Amino acid sequence: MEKTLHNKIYLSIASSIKNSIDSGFDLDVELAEVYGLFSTPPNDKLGQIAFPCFSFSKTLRMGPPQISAKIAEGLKSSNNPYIKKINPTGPYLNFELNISELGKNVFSEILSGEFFKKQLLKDPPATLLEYSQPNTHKELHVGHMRNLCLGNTLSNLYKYTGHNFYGVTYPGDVGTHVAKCLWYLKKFSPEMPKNDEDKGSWLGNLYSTAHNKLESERGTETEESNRAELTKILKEIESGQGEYFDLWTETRVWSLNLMKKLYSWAGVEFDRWYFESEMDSPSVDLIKKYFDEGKLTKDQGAIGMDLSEDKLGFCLLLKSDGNGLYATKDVLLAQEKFKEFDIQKNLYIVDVRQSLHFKQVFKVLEKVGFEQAQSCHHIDYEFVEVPDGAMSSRKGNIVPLMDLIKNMEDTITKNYLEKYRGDWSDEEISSTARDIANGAIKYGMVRMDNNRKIVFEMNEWLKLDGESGPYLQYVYARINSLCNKLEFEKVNVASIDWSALEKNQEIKLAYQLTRFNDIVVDACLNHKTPLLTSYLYDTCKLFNSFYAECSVANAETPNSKNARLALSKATAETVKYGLSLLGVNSPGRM
RNA sequence: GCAACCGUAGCUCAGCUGGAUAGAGCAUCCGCCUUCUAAGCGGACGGUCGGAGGUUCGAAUCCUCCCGGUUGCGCCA
Repeated sequence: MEKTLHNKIYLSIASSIKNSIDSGFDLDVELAEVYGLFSTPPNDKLGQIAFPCFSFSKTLRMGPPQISAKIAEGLKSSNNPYIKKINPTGPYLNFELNISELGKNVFSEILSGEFFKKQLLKDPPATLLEYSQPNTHKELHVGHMRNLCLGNTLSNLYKYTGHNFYGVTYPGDVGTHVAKCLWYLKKFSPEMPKNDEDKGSWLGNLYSTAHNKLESERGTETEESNRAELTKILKEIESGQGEYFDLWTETRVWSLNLMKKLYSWAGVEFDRWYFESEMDSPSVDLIKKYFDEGKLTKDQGAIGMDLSEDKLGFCLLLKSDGNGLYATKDVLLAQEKFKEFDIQKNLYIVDVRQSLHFKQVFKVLEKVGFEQAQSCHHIDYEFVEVPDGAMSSRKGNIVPLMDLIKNMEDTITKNYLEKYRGDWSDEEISSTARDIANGAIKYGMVRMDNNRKIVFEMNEWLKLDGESGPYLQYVYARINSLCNKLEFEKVNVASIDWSALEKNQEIKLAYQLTRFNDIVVDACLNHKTPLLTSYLYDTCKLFNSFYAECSVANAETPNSKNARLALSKATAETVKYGLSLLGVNSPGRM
């Protein structure tokens, strides 16, 4: 995927460097190559941008420090408006930026919003992302939240970077877990909650009870009849008639409503809901067809594909009883997606334990001749654990999603918002609590690298100081209040002399803001949300430092005051935009 | 047994497509609200980057081996 050269500062300085290289050396370099080399100096005394000269060393047969010095020499005549001072330091060329030019060209764009609408990629492929695959008739727990938050953020990143994008979900509404739940429901008729709203989580709880009940009866006389009953339930659901089918139809909706409630809380909307139940029998037919065509093999009564030459073992697709499996449905679903959507890329967010499964499915697709198999990719992530290991019904250590949300909102209200009671409306207090809880959870779920396991501890999550979503929201709220108080809307941005921004904190913050799009593109292309969260955190840290050191209201001159106010406003816009990519709102005050 | 991921400060993590003196948060300690929101700011303390080799002008980063942990590997999803 090719990036555009959207960063004005890099583009301008890269052009000057290229000119200097062209005239000073016998070397042919591409502008894009130069553009891509910029990095950051280790300390700000050297400047804001660094250009390393190592890569030219070999072909030029010259030491990097000599190259750096010579490029610097050639740059003197360039009169590049962005460059205030060039500091050749050993193998690096460091640049101090001219803040006036930054202000004129970049801050104005940030403040007008134009900055956030740039084309960042050349011809990005139309992409579909499947995420959030919870089971009906089971608990929604904090583990599902990680998938959802990751999926939501990546969705926003794909859209921001200009992809035609579709998000889909794939709930598991059939399978043994459903049968277990219905078995218990029918056999013991437990008391049902009165509100329809509560039935979803009640049902999930029931699954745990059912599961444990069945486990406890293993090895007893009833085991055989239980198994027969479960098989009967599954058959009825599949056949589309019978009392269990009716019960399934009724209860399934309770779970789906709970999911909808969660998605609404998260601000997530899907372009399509695929259900396992709709893939079930068609996928079996498809596999039978492949078998008839001689593409699959029969082994020990079961049908599948031998992938041992690809070191992927044997992919089982039809059990000896003729039923399909998880992989069976995925073989069909992948093709359905390409049929239904005009896409070039098909992505899945599923936890890392399914890595082999997806490798097998994609390989099977490839071998049956489905060419788009190479455009299917599994984005894996480590799952969420609790301190005593994986969450499981058996251990009874599942942390329900709604517990996290409720605890978070309550803690925030009690610790921070209660003091505004009376001053603010009750509605504002609760909506602010909701936004902040939302920010804390979403930020917490995507701030760590995908391949790092999260050990969930409620008390740790409820502490909201340091690097957290609310830290970022706080910066926005502060600036919002500042801009209201000092009437930012009356400032004529075009007339600001930005050179008034000369303190260290001001310059660092200003340069940081110009990097937003570079970070977002990298986060998207590499599926690395921590790049974005840590960028936003750094930005906010720089702002808080600036805020503590540089008074806006009492700036030395009216121009300096305006420049600082505009810098603050540009920070707020950047933070707000960044938070929105995480799916997080920025409350006006907190 | 085979495969994948993880091992960086007391704890939780950045940094990993090789590059300048390895960075944050939490915890601990010391400062800062009669001026823009203290959910904040400044400072101190804290590291043989799991171990050993190798490649390189240069390795936390790449390669090999070893140690420790997690996960997956045919009729669950």
